[in-house]
Amino acid sequence: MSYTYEYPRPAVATDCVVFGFDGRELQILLIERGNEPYKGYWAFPGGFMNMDESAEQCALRELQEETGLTINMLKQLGAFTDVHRDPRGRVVSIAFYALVRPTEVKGGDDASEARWFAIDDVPRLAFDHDYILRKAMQQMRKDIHFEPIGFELLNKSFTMSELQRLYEAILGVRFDRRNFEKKMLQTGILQIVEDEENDEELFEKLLHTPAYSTKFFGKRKEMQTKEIDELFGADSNKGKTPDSKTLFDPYWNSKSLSAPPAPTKPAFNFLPPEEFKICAEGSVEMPQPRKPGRKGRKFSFNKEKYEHLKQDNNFKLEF
Amino acid sequence: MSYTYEYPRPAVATDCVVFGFDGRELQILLIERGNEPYKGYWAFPGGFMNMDESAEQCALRELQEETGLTINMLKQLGAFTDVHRDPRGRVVSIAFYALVRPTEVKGGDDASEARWFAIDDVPRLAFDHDYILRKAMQQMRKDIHFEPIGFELLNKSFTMSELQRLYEAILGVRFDRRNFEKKMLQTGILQIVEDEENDEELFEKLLHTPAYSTKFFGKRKEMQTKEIDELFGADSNKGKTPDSKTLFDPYWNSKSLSAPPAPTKPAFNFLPPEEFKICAEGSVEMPQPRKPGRKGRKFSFNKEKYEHLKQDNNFKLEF
DNA sequence: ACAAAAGTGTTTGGGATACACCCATGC
DNA sequence: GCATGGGTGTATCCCAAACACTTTTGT
Repeated sequence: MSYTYEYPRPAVATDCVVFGFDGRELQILLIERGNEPYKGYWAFPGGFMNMDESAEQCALRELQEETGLTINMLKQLGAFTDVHRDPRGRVVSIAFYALVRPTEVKGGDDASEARWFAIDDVPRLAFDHDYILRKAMQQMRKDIHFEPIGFELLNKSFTMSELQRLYEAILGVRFDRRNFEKKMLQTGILQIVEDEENDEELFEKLLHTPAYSTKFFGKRKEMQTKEIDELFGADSNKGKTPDSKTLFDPYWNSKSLSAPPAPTKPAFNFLPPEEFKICAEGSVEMPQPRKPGRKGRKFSFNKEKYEHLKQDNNFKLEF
Repeated sequence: MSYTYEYPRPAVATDCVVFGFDGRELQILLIERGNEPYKGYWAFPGGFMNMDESAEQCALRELQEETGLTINMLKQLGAFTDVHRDPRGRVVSIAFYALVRPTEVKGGDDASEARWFAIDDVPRLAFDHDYILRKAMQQMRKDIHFEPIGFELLNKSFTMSELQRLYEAILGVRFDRRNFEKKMLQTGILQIVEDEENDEELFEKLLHTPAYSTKFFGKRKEMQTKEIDELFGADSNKGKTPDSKTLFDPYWNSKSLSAPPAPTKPAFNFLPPEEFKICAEGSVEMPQPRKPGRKGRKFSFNKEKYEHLKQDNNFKLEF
């Protein structure tokens, strides 16, 4: 079977930079290439796009095929189109990044192996993936100023320290504990989790799961997704594939472009509007810090409140 | 002549959202489509990518062909990949945006006509270009917080009012004149320009100008003659077509990813690094405000200073 | 002369920053 | 008990924001 066109066409592929956070440091998900070119090199999961799927759907499918990972949040980095970026010929790659809680992954399909690498310990990558990774880091660091993307990586409830470690890992800086908490609470998107009992119960259960025994979830494989679903509710992660069907619905009209409608008063502190898929919910408890310490209050991300603030261009989180 | 592949491939095209600023309001450049589909509709300039060019080069070429406009700055918006976005079949579009000073444009090639539209008076567009325009506005408003992109739209020297009108047009807000000037000058990326004087005269004059006695220009007294030379050195780096050849040069190493190297002190006010092509140049006089008024001091964009600040992650411009 | 725009500085309030002590927990 | 980390409050400083009169220029 072959396909013929009047003009030459590049192949179109996707690549997916998946960031994970284990409570201590930032990680990325790589696969070891099983085929030429770059056989034996590590690379981002990804592959060629089918004709009946959007780039987003392609990225999610390939991720599933090559690593067994199912996620529901993606952000596009852009297209990488250098003429010589792939030795096989002209290949245009559309790259995405995602933030997830690290779980067990396994190689499959094109990938002979798949595993998490600490961000400080990334090997030399195939193709132009070094460059793509750099772009992904830049983009994520930029996005985090405007969007509460970090909550993708945490459980429904988390301590302020966990949240702080996450921000420090992403931005590569250190914050003062008290000031960080103040700033976070001032945004208004956090709720205190009152239900101590439920939380304790959850904690107890998790303490006895194998997942807690290793640093990098190495033994997570013993804990099947099914079990987790049983524990915490099966619909937490259900097939929320980003649907590009709505892409060019005419929900835009020219009036909304000139918004906000010129205020008469000077208006500093304006923040631009933004769209970002926030898909809450997960099921795997995050590793606790290894050192003993006082047990912290738990917080949760108030999505409704955030949506409301965003609507009014009133959300701001500057570091 | 035809081209045959083992698997089906989408066509890859580019679209270019060109913003212009005439001193009063923001405009965009559109072409009237001369062929089906969407014949007679207005759309962004763009077209199909050749096999020996990057997407950037394609966008620039198509822009030249369809509107006669030659620019040297582009920023990628991303790939638009909805399966049904083009009635001709599967077409992936890589969109860019650009900021230019509006000049005469003419239709050509596929375009039966090309002209500027005020941003508040944009007609219904072909394909998913309404959606792309919305994304471009969002992106530009976001970018302007981190990059001095606006200077692309102004002449080499400009008054503070012109700059302010530009920012107000892009962000859709109004600023207080004095606070805007203060904030802009504090960034350190602006220089004072005075056209008619030669260097020595200028230096003498500047030292005795009332402006120099004030808080913000006080340090200028230390200004070296050399700096003033640079000020008039009309550094036009022309013809800098974005070159994607350098794309995956191995200038990245894993160490730079974990940067900045964990400071011991808390570091608020961190801004992420960013890359953006700043290409100065220009000869088209900008329309002056219609109303009579006092003649304003002129400023120019100090590119070297900006690059330096950017290198240290020290540039910040928040509105 | 008048209208429109440009030049100039001060005050104030709020938020970012820096900072220290006590308490809870696990070992 | 001791090491580790959680919980809490305050003083300071700097910058964003609000604000008004004078000067220049074109008509």
